[in-house]
Amino acid sequence: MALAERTNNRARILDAARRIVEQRGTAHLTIEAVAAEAALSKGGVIYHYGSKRALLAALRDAALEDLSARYAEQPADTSALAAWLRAHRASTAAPPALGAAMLANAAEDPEMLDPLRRFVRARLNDVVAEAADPDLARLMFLAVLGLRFDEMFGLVGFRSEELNRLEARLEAFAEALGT
Amino acid sequence: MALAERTNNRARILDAARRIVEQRGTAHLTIEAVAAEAALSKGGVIYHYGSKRALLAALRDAALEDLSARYAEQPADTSALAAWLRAHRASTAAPPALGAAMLANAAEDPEMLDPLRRFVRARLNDVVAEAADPDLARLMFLAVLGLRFDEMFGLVGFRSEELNRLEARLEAFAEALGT
DNA sequence: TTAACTACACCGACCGGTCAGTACAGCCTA
DNA sequence: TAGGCTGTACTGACCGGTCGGTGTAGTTAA
Repeated sequence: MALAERTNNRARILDAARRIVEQRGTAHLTIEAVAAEAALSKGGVIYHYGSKRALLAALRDAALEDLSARYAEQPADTSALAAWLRAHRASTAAPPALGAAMLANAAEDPEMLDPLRRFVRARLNDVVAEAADPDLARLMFLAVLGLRFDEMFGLVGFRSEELNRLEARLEAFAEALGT
Repeated sequence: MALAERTNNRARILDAARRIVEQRGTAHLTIEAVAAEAALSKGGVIYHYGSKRALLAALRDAALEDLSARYAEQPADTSALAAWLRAHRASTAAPPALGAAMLANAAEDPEMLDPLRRFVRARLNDVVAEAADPDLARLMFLAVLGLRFDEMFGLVGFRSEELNRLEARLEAFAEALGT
């Protein structure tokens, strides 16, 4: 194997782990399964990440960085609430199944969510800071969160037409909240 | 052991399982741990519930029935949105830690959530049906859901003062939505 | 006596992590 | 420039431990 390919194995492992979580669920995310999916051995996975917990943390960080990047790349005149909504819509590296898996894992290892907590709190601060009606802003922020969670666990399972309407409504609130 | 005590063992097992989930997390919810907590043997637990999956389902059903009862016991003139909000606030048999644990388990066994899905959809229908502005009603419904999820995973972690304000605001929306 | 219930030993599967060893590229030195 | 050395990137066998579930014998209340 050429050096370039070998050096990419760290990323390959992360991709493999993502694929397994999305397609088969958290319980199937074993080190051996990741190794098989990334076409190397169990030892190879451990060599790169040290432990399963560290692998999960890397998975989390990648998803969070993607979400963070989507948030940051919104035009400067976008309101924080609209950016928060659009970041969720645009983030592909943090798909619902992965989010659900991270949350599931966090039920047993709560501090795993600390980076997410920091991110969410920072975004809420952004939203509240620019709102004339802070509590209404909080409720809309929570509605976006609710939408995301609903998507993760398929509770209501809105049709895309309903979803579009709700998102448009949230955008309208985002515009009105500043004044 | 007297019959009365023995016959109650089914309920005792469920209580024990709840205690373990709330205090130690899902990963510690093993059949042996439940047996120890309920002061009987592993065989006894299996005798009563047949499998761990069935035990989890029973746990889910008890929590859902409690939530459903809280919803139903709201005064007849309560709006559906207010009832939805108050049911969550009042439900003690479905505490955040248990909810998080059920969700975590559902990441691996999605159909486990089917009864919850049915309940949530029915409640959303109630809320939408009596609203003059259905999409706003949906957003508020989602905000309540977001609040609940936030509580489960401790993301924002609102202070009780903030929480009270947000809930009061939701109640106000509930009253206004009908007209 | 029978049916409900319980205790306990045990099985098989699985899983995270360890570890000795392999392959190979690049570097230094005599 | 050949030979030795080192660091990186693995491999795969293995271990310790856990857990769900089974089989069975015993106990007790009705």
